[in-house]
Amino acid sequence: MKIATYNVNGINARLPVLLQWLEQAKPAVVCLQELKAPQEKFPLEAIREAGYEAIWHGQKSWNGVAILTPHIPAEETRRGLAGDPDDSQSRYIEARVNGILIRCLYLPNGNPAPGPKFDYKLRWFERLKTHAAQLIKQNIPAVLAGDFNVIPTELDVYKPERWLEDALFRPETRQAYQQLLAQGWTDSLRKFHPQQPIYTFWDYFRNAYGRNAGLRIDHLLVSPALAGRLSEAAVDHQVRGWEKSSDHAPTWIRLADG
DNA sequence: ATGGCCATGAAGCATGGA
Repeated sequence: MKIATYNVNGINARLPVLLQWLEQAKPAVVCLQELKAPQEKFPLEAIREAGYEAIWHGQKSWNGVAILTPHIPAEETRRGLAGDPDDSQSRYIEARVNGILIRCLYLPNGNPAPGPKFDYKLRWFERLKTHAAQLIKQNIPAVLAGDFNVIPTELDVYKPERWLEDALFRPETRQAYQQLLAQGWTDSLRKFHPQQPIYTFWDYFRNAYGRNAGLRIDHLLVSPALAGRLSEAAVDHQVRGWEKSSDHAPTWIRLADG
């Protein structure tokens, strides 16, 4: 069972690339972030023609998340991250697929830091940790998949010294991520590739992809109940080189049958 | 050290992204 996450940076602008990748990769679950489309502008018909169904939470201009599954829509269990009823940003959707809880998330960027946007990021992170801890406690098979906007370590950025003050790499951000992992979550990419630089994002400037000047910020964390089933984890980095691509690449894991 | 690019919304350019 292949579970993927992909920050599309505009689902309508990205539709040809997304459909091409779906056809090649054939994932069983896809978490999408940054739809950048209101609820009614989600391109459901095109996605259906590609053999997928979707649940999604749109928003005008920014944010927006979705979960795609072949043939049958995922069984939605929640939309909107718990812990703040005043948070109106579409950054979280959750569903149960084949007995696995899929949490699709788009953590706030947080720049400029320090400042109110960084405060929002850290608060959002706290809510996520609280919510995630409940799954660990109950030993629920779950995957946290999405754009975390976290560079976990120096291995995950082409030039760490340039990112020290950035909201993606600041100590508070890295610490929050480590605290999340300490609950028992497995960072899937690092389980299989503990030492090599791996990136999931390359900005549009200065030929960043051509120079491999990237960041690893899209993550798939699996709960202890699933860790033993992890069989593969990778980034479809070639997609970043396609015409009209997102600045992120699809990232995925494979789970053995449970 | 800086700016470079891309998408959206709206009809210029401002804003957000990371």
